Amino acid sequence: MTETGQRTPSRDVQGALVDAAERVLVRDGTAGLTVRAVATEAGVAPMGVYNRFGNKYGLVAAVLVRGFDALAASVRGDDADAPQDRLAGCGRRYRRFALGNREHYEAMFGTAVPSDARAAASTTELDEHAAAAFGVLVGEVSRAMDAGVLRRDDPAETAQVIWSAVHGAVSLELAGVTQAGDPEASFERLLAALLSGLS
Amino acid sequence: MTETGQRTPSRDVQGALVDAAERVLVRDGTAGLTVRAVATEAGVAPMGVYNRFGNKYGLVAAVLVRGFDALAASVRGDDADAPQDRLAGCGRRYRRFALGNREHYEAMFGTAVPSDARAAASTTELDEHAAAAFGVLVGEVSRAMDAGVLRRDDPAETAQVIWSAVHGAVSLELAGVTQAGDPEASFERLLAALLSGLS
DNA sequence: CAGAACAGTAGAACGATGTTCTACAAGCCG
DNA sequence: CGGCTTGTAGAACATCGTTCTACTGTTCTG
Repeated sequence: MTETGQRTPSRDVQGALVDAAERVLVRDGTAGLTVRAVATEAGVAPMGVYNRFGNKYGLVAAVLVRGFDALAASVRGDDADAPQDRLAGCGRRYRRFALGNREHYEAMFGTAVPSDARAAASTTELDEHAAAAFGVLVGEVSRAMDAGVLRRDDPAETAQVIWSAVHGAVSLELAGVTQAGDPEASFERLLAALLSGLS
Repeated sequence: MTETGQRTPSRDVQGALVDAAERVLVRDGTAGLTVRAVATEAGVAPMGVYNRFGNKYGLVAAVLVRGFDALAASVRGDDADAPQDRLAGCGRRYRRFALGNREHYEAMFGTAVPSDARAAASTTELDEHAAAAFGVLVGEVSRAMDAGVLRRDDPAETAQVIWSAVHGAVSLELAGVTQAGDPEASFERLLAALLSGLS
């Protein structure tokens, strides 16, 4: 349904819904992400969500796929960084992504999306994109090991350790429950201590 | 309202509601924590929630206060631990608390409780109990510094770093999105690396 | 003790939400 | 072209947080 009340071509419905869902998420947060809000934003009938995605979470998962792709891009190292600072740079960009896309981040890792809905949905694609984003970090860790910045160890295990830490700092910051006076400084302390302990 | 349809004495309503809310939270999770469910569980009229707590979140906050008290108790160090292992023991007990009280943990730090409701509610008591729990960790960090296990630094800043890390690991584990094959081993790696970097 | 105020009870009602259903019709595909 | 899929509009349902109404029991105060 376009502005003039016409029927949206079938091939456009899915994309219109995902685009609209992203806009609604950014504007109104996870709480505002309702089927009716998205359908209205997309100029599409609400039933389109169920026809194309199965249920609300199917639509949300499509948005999350985009979120993980953007996260992967943000975590990727910057060739302009010195080798010993490249991995820390990745961590900083991770935080920047989260702070600049808080609603996305919340939807990706928070509990606003119920875990039962998450588990019930067919999320093969989502898992693949999440794993791909993690894979970028693993690549960066490998590279840091090759450069002698981190000691030799299982890159995936080390990447998980780093991810846990930065995710924790960012999550507390986004939730507004951190006890750090200066969250950025605290994040830098965390990075420094952890990378030191992994080197 | 007791089983016999009698009126609950005014002085008992508040406690009955908080007790019931905890039971419902543990049994059905944050998604099941509805005003009607709690009122039914407590054998009290739903309006009691609004009379005594202002709104749903006021009731939830009372439950969270208990959660933070329990967390504080679990984080407290164990005198039986060797000095160099005492702080790591705190971290392990933190994880154990979270895994054993996942619904509480989710309500305390997750996004299932909307942040706008969180901010709008009068949460002085809740903030005090959250800060007290953090204070226990600060005390343990201070103690580790005195024992030479960690290097000298601002105890609160160091505690925040540690909290971020362990919170991150636990959150990803609870959300089922960790990429670690063995979450416990991953947690131990994180502890070891971080404490090493802080020593 | 009596009266006022508070709040406990039951139930209704409202707007919002996810979801399902109905009827009609437009678009797609073989 | 005909059959199938699905887009549209709208209704309906159960559930949820919240507010409201009317009645009444309890508590507090003078």
